[in-house]
Amino acid sequence: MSTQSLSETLHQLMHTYTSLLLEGFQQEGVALSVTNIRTLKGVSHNPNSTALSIAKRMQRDKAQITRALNDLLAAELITKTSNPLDGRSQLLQLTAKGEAVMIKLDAAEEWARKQLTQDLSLVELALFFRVSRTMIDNANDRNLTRDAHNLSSAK
Amino acid sequence: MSTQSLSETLHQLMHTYTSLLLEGFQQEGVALSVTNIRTLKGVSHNPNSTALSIAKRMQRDKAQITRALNDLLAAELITKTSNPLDGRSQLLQLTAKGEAVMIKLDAAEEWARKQLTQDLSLVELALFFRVSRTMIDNANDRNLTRDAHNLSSAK
DNA sequence: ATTATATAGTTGACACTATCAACCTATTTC
DNA sequence: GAAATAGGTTGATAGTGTCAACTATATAAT
Repeated sequence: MSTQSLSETLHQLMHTYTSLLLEGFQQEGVALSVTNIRTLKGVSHNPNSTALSIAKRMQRDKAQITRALNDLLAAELITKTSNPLDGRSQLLQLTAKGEAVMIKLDAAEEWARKQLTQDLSLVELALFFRVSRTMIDNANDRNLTRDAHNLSSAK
Repeated sequence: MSTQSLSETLHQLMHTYTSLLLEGFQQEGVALSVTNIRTLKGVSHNPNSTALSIAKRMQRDKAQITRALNDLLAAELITKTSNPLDGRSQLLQLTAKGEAVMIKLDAAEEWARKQLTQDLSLVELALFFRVSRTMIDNANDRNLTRDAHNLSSAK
């Protein structure tokens, strides 16, 4: 239980957090999977979002987004309206029901956050976020430069 | 891309790290899933480990452990020998092949870690680990007290 | 000793997550 | 207008996580 690798730490943290999050959703009476919820949040936070814009922003597979959007559509949490600027894509928007669910989601996430961070200072938390973002950005930059290299060498 | 919730941060960090880890495994020529590798590490790090001891230590479902162990057994990375102290359980040990794979795994993890943490100081990293562990422990303590409560109220 | 209960492990079933390739259609580009 | 590209959908498949039922041993109670 004492010294552990980055790998184990991250896995455990994720496992722990996901459980808490699901527990929070249940408390709020929201019956959606974590990915569907992430997708809903994506729609909510971005005006004029399309399937692809969400996929890119969240760095997720567009196939996954399509399926999540279908679920959200079936649950009447979002609407698709044809994009006047591009006949291939549809603009996504929350319904009133979707907005209502978002409020519950925020509450659930906030609750989960509190459970985890209760005895941490703001400074510690801020640093945690900063380090996390740095790691994510490190990996992303790596991909960017690698892609650029592949592109140029594929010419 | 700027301000993000704990949820998004953790999801992205995990996604990023898992990709890196898999890339590292590929580089080392190890063709195992992440869970199987975690399980292998569990066997490696604990002398006289059994399926259940691993499940408990890693807080994972014992069904999942059983299946992972079967894969590791099929790949000849571990052996099961009947436990002289308990006829229901078997003691797990790495084979020579398993030991060899562990070395590659360590290299892959170390490589992935470097990719992520290249420009972070030791102090930052240490704090990141400490905060992570605190969060995990917070959630675990919560479960403990809740279980205790359920037990007593179920009397 | 016999029965009851708990434990170690296995199996089946299922939901969720992620990735890839193929495909269709609309838009650009030339 | 043909070719290439981009938005989106679908199918297939691998991996992950959880629960319940089941077996066989082991321990406890009587």
